[in-house]
Amino acid sequence: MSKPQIELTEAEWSVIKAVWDSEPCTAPDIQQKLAKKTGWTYSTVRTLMDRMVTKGLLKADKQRNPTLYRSAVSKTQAQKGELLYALKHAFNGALTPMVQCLLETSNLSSDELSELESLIKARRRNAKK
Amino acid sequence: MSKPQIELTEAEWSVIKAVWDSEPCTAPDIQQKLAKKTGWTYSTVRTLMDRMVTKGLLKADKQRNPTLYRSAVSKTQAQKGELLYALKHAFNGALTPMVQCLLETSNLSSDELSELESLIKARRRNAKK
DNA sequence: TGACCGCCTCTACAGTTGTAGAGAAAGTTA
DNA sequence: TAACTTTCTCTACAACTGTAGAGGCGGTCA
Repeated sequence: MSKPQIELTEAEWSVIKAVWDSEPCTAPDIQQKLAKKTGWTYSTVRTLMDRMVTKGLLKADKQRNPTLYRSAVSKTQAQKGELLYALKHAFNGALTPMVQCLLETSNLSSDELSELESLIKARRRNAKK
Repeated sequence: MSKPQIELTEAEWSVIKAVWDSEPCTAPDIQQKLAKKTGWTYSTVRTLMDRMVTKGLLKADKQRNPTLYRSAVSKTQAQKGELLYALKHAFNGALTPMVQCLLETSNLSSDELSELESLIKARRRNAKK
């Protein structure tokens, strides 16, 4: 059972990535980790995190002090959400054009192309079975 | 020279897709096309379109009445934008994991997998040259 | 026990997004 | 040209996002 549709804003992505990296964690932890990149104050981070709890993206244990946070959605779930969003809106759900665009957009080396080919092969094996 | 970073909201995607399908077009045109799906009134559509003009997503010729709209960004540009957004936020810019997730998320038939392989081959040829 | 520090809660506020009504203007038709 | 229809402009408003300050509470260290 996966959440119907996970969508994260830009700021939320920053936060949840930091959380995944070190859960369980506290708001001050995250604030510190992000300070360099974002310059956010404690208040900002805390507000974001609490809103994310409301949305079901994080869980908080307020019993303890410092409040302990952990993610409520897995990285994979969130990634899928983002991908499905793009797929649905930009490509009307058509996967092949999406991959095509991806290939054109990025400058993949020959090696990377080979890697993709292996992925496809692996996929085929899995599906067969 | 492409616009730095194109990002569209959900509503904007609906509008611009309709515009691409029938440019140049008028706001009433688009309203009608979207009515079924969205239930939006003329006002709503018009507001969206004018905001999109401000953002440089559409162009409007107000000389004429009905105002004529056309897209200011190509489908490809917009698709790239969406893809890059996902790539950057959800996958930290790493393409291979993104494709991997894509393969896992979607249920591709064997034929579709073959199609992807051809795409990669084609890509390799192009890159070589 | 007073001063300090870290963390908390609450409140705020501007900008963006989704959504639309009211009333004016322009074009059409009899 | 009066009446009607279509389109336009302006204004509004609630929800969500990004961002943060002010001031309170609970330990700790002298």
